[in-house]
Amino acid sequence: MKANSSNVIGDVVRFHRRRGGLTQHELADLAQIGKTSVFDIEKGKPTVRLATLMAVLGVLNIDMALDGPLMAECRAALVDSTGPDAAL
Amino acid sequence: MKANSSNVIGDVVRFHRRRGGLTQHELADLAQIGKTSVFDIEKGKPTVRLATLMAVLGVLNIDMALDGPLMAECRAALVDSTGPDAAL
DNA sequence: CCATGATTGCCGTTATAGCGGTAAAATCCT
DNA sequence: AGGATTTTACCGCTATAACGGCAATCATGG
Repeated sequence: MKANSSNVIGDVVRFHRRRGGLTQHELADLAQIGKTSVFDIEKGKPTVRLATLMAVLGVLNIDMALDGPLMAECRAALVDSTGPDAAL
Repeated sequence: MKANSSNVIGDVVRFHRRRGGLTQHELADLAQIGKTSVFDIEKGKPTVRLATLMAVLGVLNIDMALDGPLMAECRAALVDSTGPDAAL
């Protein structure tokens, strides 16, 4: 699922939150952020901090991933330099 | 490639930047952000703005994606509500 | 229909990300 | 080795993200 277009991230977060039966306030508490931030994320505000978004995704059990034409080569190079057991 | 562990994002960004023959300063100019932000991202600082990271990933032609156990169901629900042509 | 809870939206304050400048370290190239 | 380039690091300043509080709007269901 591509995430850098429109407000896909917000839609995904809202879906997962509701699926878990959480209100925005409850999710905010679990992620240890303010309720406004949850609202902003779901609204698609691009100016949130990565850490804030990560906290929310973590609570909702969502992984963030990177993809692109060079990723295979990139993965090989990074595994080579950081050790085969790196969680890439 | 999982991105929410350690500083994978930073490593991927650095690899792609070097692969494109760019200095941090050049990448910063292309992404229209400060050189310090490029350094922070490559260093794995989790407190960068999502928009800042997105700008860098865009220049380097890297996509961000979300994944998790509910994503199939989520995609179906969102396509249903936003129209089949939504770039999910 | 009315009450209860959830969401959206705005506002003022506070914490901090992003920024350029500068300089020390590291890396590269000849 | 020596000089050039790049990267790392720190320092203020400024812009703004995050925050709680509150009010209004929207759903839910009794």
